[in-house]
Amino acid sequence: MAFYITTSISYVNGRPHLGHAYEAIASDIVARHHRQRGEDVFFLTGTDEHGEPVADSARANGMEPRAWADLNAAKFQAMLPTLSVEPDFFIRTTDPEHARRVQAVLQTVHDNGYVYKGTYAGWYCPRCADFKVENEILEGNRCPIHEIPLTREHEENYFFALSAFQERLETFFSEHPGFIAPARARNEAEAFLAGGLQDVSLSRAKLNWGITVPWDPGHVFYVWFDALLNYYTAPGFARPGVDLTAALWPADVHMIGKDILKFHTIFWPALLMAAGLEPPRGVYVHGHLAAADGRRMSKSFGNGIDPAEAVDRFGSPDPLRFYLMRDVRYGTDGPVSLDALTARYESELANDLGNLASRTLAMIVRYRDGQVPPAPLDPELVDAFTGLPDTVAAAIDAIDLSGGLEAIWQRVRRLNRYVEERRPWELAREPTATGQLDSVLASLHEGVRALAVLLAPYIPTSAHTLLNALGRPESGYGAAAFGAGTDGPPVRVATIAPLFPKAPAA
RNA sequence: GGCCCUGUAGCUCAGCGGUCAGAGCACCCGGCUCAUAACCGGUGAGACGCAGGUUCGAAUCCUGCCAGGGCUACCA
Repeated sequence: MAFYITTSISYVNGRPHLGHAYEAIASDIVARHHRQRGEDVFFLTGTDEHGEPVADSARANGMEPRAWADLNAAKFQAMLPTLSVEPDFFIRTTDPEHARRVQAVLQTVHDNGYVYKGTYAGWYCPRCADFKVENEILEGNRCPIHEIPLTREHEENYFFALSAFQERLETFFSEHPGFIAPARARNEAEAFLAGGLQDVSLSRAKLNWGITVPWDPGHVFYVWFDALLNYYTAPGFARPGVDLTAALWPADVHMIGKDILKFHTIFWPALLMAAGLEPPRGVYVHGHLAAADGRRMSKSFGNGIDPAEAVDRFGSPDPLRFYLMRDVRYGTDGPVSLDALTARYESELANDLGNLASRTLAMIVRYRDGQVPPAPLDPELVDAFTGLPDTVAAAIDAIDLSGGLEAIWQRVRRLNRYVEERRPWELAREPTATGQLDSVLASLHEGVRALAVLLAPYIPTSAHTLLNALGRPESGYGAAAFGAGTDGPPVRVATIAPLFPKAPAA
């Protein structure tokens, strides 16, 4: 069974910031979870490289657009492994294969009668050589950058007949209530749709940094159409000599930020319909991370926290991955800071989970010489863990990544409480309690192991270290069941350095 | 201008018509010693933004106001 998930592609107009990392991490977690379930996962990310802002910033940096795009795309691509984000393909919209396929799809849209030539009228700044959007214009129709008067200019343009899809989109929305999540985002899209659709400009004539319109080479496609189509073009050329399109389309999940909701929930399905293609199955909208100063993080504010700093501080991306999914409820906005990350790290990763692992391994070594006793599992823990893998899977299916983590953490706490309740150190002193101690240690080992399997998508490096130390490295979803680890030959554990050491190097 | 979201313990948030309003963190007290001075238990703590209204009953619905944030088709 195929599972195709995408991030939005990053605009190479600047450097990567935590917002990009956030979406990449969330998508990676979902992808890893589905791989655990044995699905044939294809996880796509990449960069969006055409359009005026890129051409402008290239010029400002004294570079050609392509060289500038190469430079920045490399930064985005280089960030992924530092976050343990492992996509199956990294698409660049400057890939020739992408351009070819964009032309083919849009030619079909054209041939199907959804493209017409019209006139785009807007306020134009001769100094910027650029049209300005209505809401960025200063009082008196002046340029927001140069503060000089704008002129009303007209440009011959191709238009996409978006308005022709009003009813089809309404029908699609009502027949696919799960298409947009969470509900808040769906409401917004529906409200927008209800407001009535207008046709949108499909091409630009004044710009050449883009994909050439095949039926009129004097134009390039407007960058958003080029960009959206990445989701569809990538499966066609991600594997040389193999076309995965039939196997992967329609995509299961597009992970996006709320800022680009309309492009993905209105433009995108309409465009696909116009080309005779199926719309994606789901668009999942996450919130924006706010900086510690309360403002939102954004390229244009330049106040983004460098993800590399957060990774370096702890020597692994796991704490950052955990923190982002744990501290901000997925799907809502929330503030993030290095201080809050540190607090979560110490109280939950070090004190709760890391210490639970340490004490479990230490007791097995100390009381049973490292051998996990083949004893019956404690019914109380069996009970506490019943249904947990299903609960976590349901949460992740609903892209409630925080909810999945919360369900797991309730059991982390349960296990720490279990240690106190059973007091293994007392059982160890009583010669008659050998069987009880065996059962407690085996149950603890099994509980920690099951949790490590469930945590693997969130904190892959730490989870695998832990599973290895426990002597049961299997990480498929079947191994997530409490009791699944008691099959097979006796197991020996290894002691390890603290998983999440306190006082990390600053 | 229009539309939308948020405002609940010191902090971050859950609850969204009906047991004394909840969790985590922080604080304080107690317990324990297997463990990364970690863990476990407990106490305290809140006019649920303000003012009206609906209801047998509202943090939960309605109206207005205040404060913060967002969207309004081409910036993530």
